[in-house]
Amino acid sequence: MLKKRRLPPLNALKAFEATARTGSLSLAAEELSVSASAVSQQVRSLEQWLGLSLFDRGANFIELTKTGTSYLSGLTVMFDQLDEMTESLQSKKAPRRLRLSVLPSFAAEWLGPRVKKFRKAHPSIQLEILTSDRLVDFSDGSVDLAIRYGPGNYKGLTSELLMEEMVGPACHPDLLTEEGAFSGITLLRDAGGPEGIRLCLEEWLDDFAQENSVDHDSYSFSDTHLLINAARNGEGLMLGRSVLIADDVLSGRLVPVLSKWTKSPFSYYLVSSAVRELTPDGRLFRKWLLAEISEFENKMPDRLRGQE
Amino acid sequence: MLKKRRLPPLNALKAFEATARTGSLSLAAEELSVSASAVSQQVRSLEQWLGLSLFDRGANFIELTKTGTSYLSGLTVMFDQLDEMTESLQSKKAPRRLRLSVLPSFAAEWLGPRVKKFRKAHPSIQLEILTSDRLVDFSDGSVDLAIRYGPGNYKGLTSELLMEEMVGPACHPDLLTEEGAFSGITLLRDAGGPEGIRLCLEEWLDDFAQENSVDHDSYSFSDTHLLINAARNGEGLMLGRSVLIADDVLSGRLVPVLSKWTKSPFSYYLVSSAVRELTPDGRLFRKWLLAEISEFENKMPDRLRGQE
DNA sequence: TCTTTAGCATAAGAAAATCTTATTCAGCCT
DNA sequence: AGGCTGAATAAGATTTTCTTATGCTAAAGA
Repeated sequence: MLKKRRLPPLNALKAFEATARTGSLSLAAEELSVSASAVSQQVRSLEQWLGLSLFDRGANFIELTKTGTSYLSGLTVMFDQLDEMTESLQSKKAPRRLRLSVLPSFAAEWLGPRVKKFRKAHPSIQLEILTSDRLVDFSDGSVDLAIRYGPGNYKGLTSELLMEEMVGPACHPDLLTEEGAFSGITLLRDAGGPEGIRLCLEEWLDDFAQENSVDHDSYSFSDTHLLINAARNGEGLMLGRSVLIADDVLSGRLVPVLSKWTKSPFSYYLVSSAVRELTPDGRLFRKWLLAEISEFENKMPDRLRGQE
Repeated sequence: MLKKRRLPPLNALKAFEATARTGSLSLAAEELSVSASAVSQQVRSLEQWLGLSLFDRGANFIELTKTGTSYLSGLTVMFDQLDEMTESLQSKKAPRRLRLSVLPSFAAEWLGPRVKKFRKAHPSIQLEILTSDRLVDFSDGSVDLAIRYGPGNYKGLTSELLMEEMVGPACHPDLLTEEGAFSGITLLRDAGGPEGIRLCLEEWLDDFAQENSVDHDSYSFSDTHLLINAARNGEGLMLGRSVLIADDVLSGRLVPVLSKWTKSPFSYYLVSSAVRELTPDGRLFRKWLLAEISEFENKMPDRLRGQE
């Protein structure tokens, strides 16, 4: 071998190029979607590695030095080339599409807020989330994976338990001021979702109302998302489902009423076709999902936890 | 703005390029001086990001796919360009040289094993370590920094306390089998180092020998490194200095004899010229050194610690 | 002039990416 | 067979990178 290359830290280069091109740390930070501080540190580390000043610094602004300017011109070309190369590589291959079928409530309350991390980690996968109340047909291959809430007996399909769930009464903290006094409260009912599940769950709410002599003044919502929103706004007592409201409980927007939380007869399952094997991207998503769930369960509020 | 670039993970690219060029993970690993496993993971992550196979994998070897080959050719050119660009930037500037003057014992026992980390982090700094028993002259600018062991009164120089030190008897664990029985043991004496310091430290050893009626059979070593080596080999009882033997104590090669460890009247100082300001690289080294020392003191064995 | 705002630097701690170690496996060679 | 080599993978440690919080200065606006 002739001469070993000694390359500067590549991520610092990226930060420098963006900064130099835009002329400001904050713009570069936006472009790279990180904090300005991160960019500043990267640029500094590059200067330190090189032992050269790439920028002249004012209190309030930065300006390329001569050295910096000459470096920039080369780098911009280089990164453009790389982008082009990579893109042409990508364009030759079939686009990666991954279709998920998910219940609307789960999509809105749990998956939605988390899935952007997956998108960011795998930007070239075109992820489509289809919401539906009923289990879709896997036979035509229009869906790769589904997440379902139910008893788990899916015939002719591969299913894998994702999470169990606790259910029980929950409401806005303001409604809890007088301990145990639910006399004037409104019951928020879920009129949506699959029939069997809905009836079973609402039973709990009736039982609870009866045992605590709660007024039977009640609202019904056709959509679980609307129901949860109403509860968030303090409009009444809902049947909380631990998976859907955990984030609200953590941030204090909702409080689980202590008594009567029990394990739901239903759980979340990851479902896929038993005949067609999962695509590589499908496996990727599954892996990500399991990791995400494990993290979620770790920071789940204790009161919403099954007593393990 | 027209179109945002979407660049693959750059470090993964580096790993891929090296692997593809050398044709093997292990060679690439060597070139990049990381483990083969690390390279393997990086390459995989790139393939995953792209959604393409870059290599065909056998049990025992890997081989570029067509796609991989075409990517490689572009990347190699790119990295070569970058190397060239960077080098031409560097070549225009004065070479960075940093000269340290250090005591031979400290250089061998403490600084030597650690300084490679600094070299790796700042490969473009040409670090020269000069060992000498006496404090060098800073006036001619031939040395940027010195590390000294002494009472700290350096006239006309900037000095900064680095570490204090404990001294006391130490020896190989095998010599300690019979508790407190040092009757037949040999004293290992340090005949090297600056006069004043040596005499003062050896006093401790004499006191210890007297109080424990140790035989006065003794060896003298002209070099502290030889002395410590002799102690490591179980040839006798030495006057241990916490900074120099901490690593040996941690790994069990040497054991501090419990009694009589006291704070040395001497400490380690970082010394530099009072008139000439430190170069940027000098400051860099100082910062690294302080961090390294702080880490060192944290994992220092308790028995060698000053009772703080 | 005094206040407010925008942009950057820096420290400290949190989070994430990366690396190492240990283990397994498959082919190849003896 | 048994030993070797190169690679994949899991788990955990380490290092890098990022965020948040804070301080500072210059310029803009009242």
